[in-house]
Amino acid sequence: MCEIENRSMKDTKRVLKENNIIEAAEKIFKLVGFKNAKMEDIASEAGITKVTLYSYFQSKENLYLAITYRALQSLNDAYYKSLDLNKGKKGIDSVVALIETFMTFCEENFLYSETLLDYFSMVRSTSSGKDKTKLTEATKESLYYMKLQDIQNLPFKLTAKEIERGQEDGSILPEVDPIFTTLQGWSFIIGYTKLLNANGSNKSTLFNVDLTDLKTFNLKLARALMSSGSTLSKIDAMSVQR
Amino acid sequence: MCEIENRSMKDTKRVLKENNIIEAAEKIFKLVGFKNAKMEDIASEAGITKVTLYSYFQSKENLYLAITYRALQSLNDAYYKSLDLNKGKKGIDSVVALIETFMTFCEENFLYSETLLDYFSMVRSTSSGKDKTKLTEATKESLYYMKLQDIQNLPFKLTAKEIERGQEDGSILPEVDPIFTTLQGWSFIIGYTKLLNANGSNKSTLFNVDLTDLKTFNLKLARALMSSGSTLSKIDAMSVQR
Amino acid sequence: MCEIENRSMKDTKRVLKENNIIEAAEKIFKLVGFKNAKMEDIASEAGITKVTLYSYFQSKENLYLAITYRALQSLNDAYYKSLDLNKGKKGIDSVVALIETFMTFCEENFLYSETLLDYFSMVRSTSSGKDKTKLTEATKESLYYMKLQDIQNLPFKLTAKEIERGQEDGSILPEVDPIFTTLQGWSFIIGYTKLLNANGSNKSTLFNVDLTDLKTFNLKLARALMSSGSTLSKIDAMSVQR
Amino acid sequence: MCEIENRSMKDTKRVLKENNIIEAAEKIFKLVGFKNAKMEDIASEAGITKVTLYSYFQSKENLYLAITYRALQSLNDAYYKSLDLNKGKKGIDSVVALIETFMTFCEENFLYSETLLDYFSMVRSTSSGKDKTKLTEATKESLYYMKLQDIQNLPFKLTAKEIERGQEDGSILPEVDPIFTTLQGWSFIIGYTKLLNANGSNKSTLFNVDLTDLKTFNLKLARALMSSGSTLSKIDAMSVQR
DNA sequence: GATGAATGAGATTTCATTCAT
DNA sequence: AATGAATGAAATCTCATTCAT
Repeated sequence: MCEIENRSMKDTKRVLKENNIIEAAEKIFKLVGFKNAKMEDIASEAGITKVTLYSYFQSKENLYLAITYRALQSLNDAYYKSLDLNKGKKGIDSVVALIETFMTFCEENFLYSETLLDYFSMVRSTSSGKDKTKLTEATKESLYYMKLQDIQNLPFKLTAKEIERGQEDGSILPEVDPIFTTLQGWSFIIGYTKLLNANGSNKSTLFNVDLTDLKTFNLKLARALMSSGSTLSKIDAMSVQR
Repeated sequence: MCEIENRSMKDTKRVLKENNIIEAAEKIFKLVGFKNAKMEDIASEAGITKVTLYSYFQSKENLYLAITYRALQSLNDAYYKSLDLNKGKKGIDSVVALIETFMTFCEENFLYSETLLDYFSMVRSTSSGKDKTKLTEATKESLYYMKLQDIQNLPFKLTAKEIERGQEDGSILPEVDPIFTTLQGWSFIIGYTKLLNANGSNKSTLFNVDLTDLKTFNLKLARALMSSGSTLSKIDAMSVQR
Repeated sequence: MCEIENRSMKDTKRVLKENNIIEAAEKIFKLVGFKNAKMEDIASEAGITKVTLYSYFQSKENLYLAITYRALQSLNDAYYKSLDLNKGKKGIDSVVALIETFMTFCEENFLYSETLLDYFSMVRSTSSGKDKTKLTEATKESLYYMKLQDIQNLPFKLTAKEIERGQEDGSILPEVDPIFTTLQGWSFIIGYTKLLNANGSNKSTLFNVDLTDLKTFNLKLARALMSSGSTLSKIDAMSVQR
Repeated sequence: MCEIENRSMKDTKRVLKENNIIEAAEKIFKLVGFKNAKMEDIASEAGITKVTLYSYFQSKENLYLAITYRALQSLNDAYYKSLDLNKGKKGIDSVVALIETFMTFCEENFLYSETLLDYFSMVRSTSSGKDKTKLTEATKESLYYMKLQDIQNLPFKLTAKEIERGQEDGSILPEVDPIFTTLQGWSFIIGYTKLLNANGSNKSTLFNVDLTDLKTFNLKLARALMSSGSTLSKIDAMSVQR
């Protein structure tokens, strides 16, 4: 009993410390970018030594993966919160809320959004046969990489499920393909985010266009594409249906 | 005269060699990614030594910029070709063709698409005050960086102009904002491309969804959003108009 | 009383554990050498943790000194046993027996012989002014270092005394200088031992020479050099006499 | 032709630089000992960077081996010089001179003598089947280790040959076994050297014994053991003959 | 006193980049 | 402009030793 308590206490401690380190790393990465960040600086920001840092994260890349995992977890949390907030509403509202959640998430967490995009660019090398070189063995064996693989499809699945709920409650057209539409939603999100990031981190206008408008537009578009009340749905029925 | 000929011959030679190097670099970058690529390997792939490589490109980043420049040039060429092909058609057709051109370009040139996205992510650091560390002075002063700045908005401008032509010939709604819509088009393109890249480099389906469908859908959507025949345009008029 | 018993019980326990550790250390040192031996491995060989190991021996060097002390004690024991065995015989016989004892000791205990040689190399740094760096203050203050200093000259003294006994009983030439001759004897022993060690640990021949012959030869030579019956003693009298 | 010259010039340069580094290392090792010597310090003593240092010597141990090789070369040089000096004299004189040469060499080069002794202690692990652990694979594959193996027996062989010459010119007893006697000579040398080193590096007396006397004595003894004029030779003939 | 985690010091490696010839 | 060697900065690793509990 005492044993178990002890163990869990230690685990908790380790997790706390890990979080502490990750936060320090996030701070530094945000400040100077991944490449310019020195492990030494991250360590001292976390109030530990380089060696201790290495005992928690086997490499700089690994630390980055840990942040990526956090980003994905954080996104998932936001998704669950959004789902909870909209469980009383129609499916369509919840789905649009999910998309907005993701967009807002990316707006508010530049590092996290970069991180996730990098991650999804990275896995591509793994799923395909070639390009083994882009992903080190070390990376593939890293705990966080495995953890990421376990949850990487979660937001995707949640969205697809919510689309199905919308179809059940009649707020989303039955001919809409949940998976296809989820992907399309992601494509909107990524496009918006990249545009946002391609812009300055603190600027909200690009070529005098207020990017908030772009967001609003995308959300409306998404709603229109799924919503049974929309006339667009009929027009584009053949693509959406598949 | 002899002087001049001599000079121009030397220039030609230099350009040839530069191209040779860039091709070698592209090969290596495609194979192992930017970070894992070693200058040594690029040099030996190009059949020269590291120092010679450096005499052509002052840094690894610079070399990457050179490729980026090539990518942008290549994209621009494709844009001009598309414009030429569609100069007899309505504006809306030409605009959709431009979007398709970009998408196809990204499909066919993974490295180039990454390169362009990176570039646009990079400039953001420059335009914003902070993050001086992410872009070196040296880079900012590099020839390719300046060249890029000169043409970076070209595809953007060409699209906006073509939208205007569409408005003149009546194929595109007058209330559509050319710049906003161009951005929105880019957002579609980027979203599609990233989804493509987040997938395996040689797989064309993600979660059993044929990504070509996504492309088709996006193109139709774009057309619908601008086209005067579409009812969607009315529904979403307020966002599109600005 | 209970206090005292308790204390002595604890002391006994401590001594037992210390021995246990030393044995583990000897095993590891024999296996991989001092430099490659890791405190971790020694600890786990002894069935304890590193920190416990450190509570017994303040440093790796200290542990080595403890082994050295054991080696010297062991050698001294062998000397006493030899003396006892030869107390009925002539001095010369006893002296030669002592030399043989040392040689056999080195043959049978490679680690101990290295240890003793290292120790005598080490003290030199202390006695001489420079090279403070080679011996830490901590080492110099260590218990085993002090213990070693107390007995380091014992085998030397015993030999010298036995030479004197030999001179008294007429078996050793009076003109022989006990101290000089003892040193000379050590030099024979060391030379023989190093030759032995420079060879493979389990090979007994070097360049087809049976090293046992070398031992026998050295012992005969030693006897001849001291023995009054030898004519050599006259020949080399001037050196031996001093 | 120019090629060849060029190559040899570069080789020469490299050798010069290597020597420069070795000298720096010797200086540092002499000053603070092997363990306390920092690669950084050695590099800066040699006027180069750590990385350059590593490009010459793959590890600290390797550098030590290089010094060892130098020591052995240096000893060999001294042997050849001694042989040359004594080529007009009798074999016995030359052999005794060789022994004296070695002793003097050790007296004058503490680091070198330690180095050689360490080396001969080290090889023992290699020649014997067990104890593979004491010698890293890296060490065994090192150039200097191989070079050392090529010349390690040279002084030994030269001595044995000179003993044979002595037997031919009648100055050394025919019943003396050259190899056995050479080994015996080495044992004298090592014993003397260790005694010297076990003493302070700058002290010449141990227990009030002038170590020079020990040297003189050993040399006389060696001469007596081989010389046909000596009566000892008869006495101990059986051992010497084998 | 025992345990697991942390520290400090230095060895070693990896590369982009630069120098000398 | 080409070559081989060198530099500098940081990543990574190894271990003896120490701390906190």
